[in-house]
Amino acid sequence: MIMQKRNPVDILRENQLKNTRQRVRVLEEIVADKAAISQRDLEKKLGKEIDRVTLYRILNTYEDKGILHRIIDFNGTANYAICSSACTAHHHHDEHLHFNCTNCHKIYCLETKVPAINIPDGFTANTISLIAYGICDKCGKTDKRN
Amino acid sequence: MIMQKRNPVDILRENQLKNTRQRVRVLEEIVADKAAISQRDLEKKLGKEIDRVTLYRILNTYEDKGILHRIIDFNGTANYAICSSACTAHHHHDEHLHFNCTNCHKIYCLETKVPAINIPDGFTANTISLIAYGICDKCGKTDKRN
DNA sequence: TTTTTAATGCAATTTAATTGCATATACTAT
DNA sequence: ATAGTATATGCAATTAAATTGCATTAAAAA
Repeated sequence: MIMQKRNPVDILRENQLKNTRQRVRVLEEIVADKAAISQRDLEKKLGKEIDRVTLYRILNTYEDKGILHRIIDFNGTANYAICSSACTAHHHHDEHLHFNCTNCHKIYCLETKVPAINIPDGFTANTISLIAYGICDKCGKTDKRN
Repeated sequence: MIMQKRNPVDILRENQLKNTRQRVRVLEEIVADKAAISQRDLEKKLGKEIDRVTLYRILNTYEDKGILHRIIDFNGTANYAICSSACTAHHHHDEHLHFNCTNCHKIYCLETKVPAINIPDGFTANTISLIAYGICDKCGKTDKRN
């Protein structure tokens, strides 16, 4: 299993993707943010530097390659976070708890593992998604800004 | 706590909603289907009888009133299922396992309860969503139709 | 019935996502 | 280095989804 470095350029090379300014910027933003981020928010940050369509395509490519994983939030919006080094293109080992703050809308990847779930006979589960909705530590600190 | 009957007309009356042909039809469809159903699929079924916009509004109303609960599937699409009788407008007691079949795309409400989850200090969880993705019992029976 | 209140359907608008294609850029081999 | 090849990007146009305003219609209350 290939270990992915946290360095954007290395990540791109390991995945046979061309090292472009736009791709590096996207990875930088996502790594910088400790939470998962949506296409929309990325566009707000990078819209001056990267075309809207290119951003869509970069995110899709990263997801296909297993570089990012996608978390769907409360509203059905896709949010992207960097995968752990154990992720591959074909199976994401990202089965940890996600926390979606209903105040600031950030999604956090938390350490808590998804517990074993009892699946009824006849059903075969491949992936389990566990998301908690509520107020994050930042927003909980009395003041409601952000 | 008000017990909701499974009868569409009763449900509407209990929620101070006018008894219209369109609202009854939507409830009928959702009760008939044992799985959760998306706006899109409802539109396919009811598009001849109910205007697209009306359908949006009915679903929103039902969700606000706690008559339906919304489950977001793998693709970020909202799916609607009838709430258990314990649901109220302000808190949905729908914290059971959902199963999203990646073959037929149906979402099933399963009996399995969401287990207790350890939430880190500073975070306050109000709702927990637990969704398993995989192959449902119907699709698992060798033939891949549906 | 009549009156009041609310829901519906249609048209128009706004917003989001996708596609095709010419141009520009990164990597490979010379 | 440079030229050639493969691919990514940006723009324009299109397609699709969701929302809003408003006139009409229908349901419930008086």
